[in-house]
Amino acid sequence: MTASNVELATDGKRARLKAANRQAILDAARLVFARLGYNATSVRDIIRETQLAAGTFYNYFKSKEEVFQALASSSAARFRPHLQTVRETSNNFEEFIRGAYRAYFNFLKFENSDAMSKEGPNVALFGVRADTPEMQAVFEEIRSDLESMLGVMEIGDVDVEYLTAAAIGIARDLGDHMLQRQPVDVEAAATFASELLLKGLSGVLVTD
Amino acid sequence: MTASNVELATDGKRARLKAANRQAILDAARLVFARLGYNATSVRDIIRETQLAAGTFYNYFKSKEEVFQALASSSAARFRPHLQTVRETSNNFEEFIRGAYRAYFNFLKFENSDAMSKEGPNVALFGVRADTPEMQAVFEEIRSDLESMLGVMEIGDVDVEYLTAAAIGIARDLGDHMLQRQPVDVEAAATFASELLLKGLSGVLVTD
DNA sequence: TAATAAAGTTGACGCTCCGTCATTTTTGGG
DNA sequence: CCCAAAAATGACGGAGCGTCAACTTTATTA
Repeated sequence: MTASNVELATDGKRARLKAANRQAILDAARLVFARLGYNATSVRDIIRETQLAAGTFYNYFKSKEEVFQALASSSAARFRPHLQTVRETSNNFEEFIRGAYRAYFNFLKFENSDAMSKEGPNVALFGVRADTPEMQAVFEEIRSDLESMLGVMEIGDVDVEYLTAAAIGIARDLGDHMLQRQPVDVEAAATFASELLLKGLSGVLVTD
Repeated sequence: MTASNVELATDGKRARLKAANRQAILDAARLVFARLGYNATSVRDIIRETQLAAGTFYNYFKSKEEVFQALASSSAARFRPHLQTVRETSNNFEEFIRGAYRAYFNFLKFENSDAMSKEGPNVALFGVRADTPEMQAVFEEIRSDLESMLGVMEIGDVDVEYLTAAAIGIARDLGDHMLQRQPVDVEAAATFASELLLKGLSGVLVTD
């Protein structure tokens, strides 16, 4: 009770089952969202896909909205390491942009080839308007990246928030169209987006 | 039949009432969507805001989804004339781009200052992912514009679909951020987007 | 180990919303 | 004025909602 409490409840059967149930709900939700689309899906549809009772759902999530946000957050969380790698291996602004777009489009292709394909546009990162905190964090992260990288270059002033918004807007819509082509050509999309943004940047620089 | 119709009856009481009811439902929907957000809104919430009975709703729309699409389509339909004007008064690609962005951001500002302000991002044209036919038509219209304008210039080859997607992506996300600033500066946003796209275009041109 | 506390699961309950449909009301032509 | 077509109405069965008291499983204590 005193010293040995260091262990806490790291792994009792309790915690393990809890994690398993939560994951079961998330998996079921992912499946059903893909099958029926977000709007047509009910909480009952989700739990019916598991072995759990209706009431149990609410021990884990407040609503289907919250499950969706959890899925979206998890998607964002999976993407962040990729972005981190790009950040670390980039020596200048151009490399960062190219790497980031390639990473995102790759991520998109991978995430959307899983088990699902309905629901139209990508369910991944930016596809469905989901403004979860995790997503805003990604926005801020990219904004910060652009800011520091542009600062180092000492070229001129830019409205970094607008630049970030534009960069993400391009990624979103270009991503949708990339996924609708056969075959999905990540490199082509990444190149297009990168060239557009890099050249375009010179247009939005405010030279003192 | 012909002569005695001197009354204010331009069109039969029947048709007039039908149009009025339809409009009442649309107005109520707009109001309630703004108040509660699309997902939280029920069909009952909408008709409760009118003088009509529950069943009457279904004489006009199949679901709240359909009302929303009608609103979105109407929004797109209202925007198209603006785009048309820009098209007619533009003498070159650059003027068209600048005019189109200015028109869109203006439209956005106007539509979002009406009676509502909740629901976060713009409910107007591209704000909520709504892929109604009317919206796809706008996409195609812009794509066609870009294609013909670029063709005339005979500069080089471009992936016009991707270019359109990028242009719209910029408009969407930049529009969201523009609306969140005080005061809303349409000119600044339009200039930013235009410069970015115009300069960026030189990056995505494929010179033979 | 047995007794007890804590945590978690369960499904039924009251409620609201859904979309339909038989009935009633309104409209327009003969 | 009457009748048929058009449209509005609200009640109905069905389904999903979120809650909760009862129950089952896991952890703690002695």
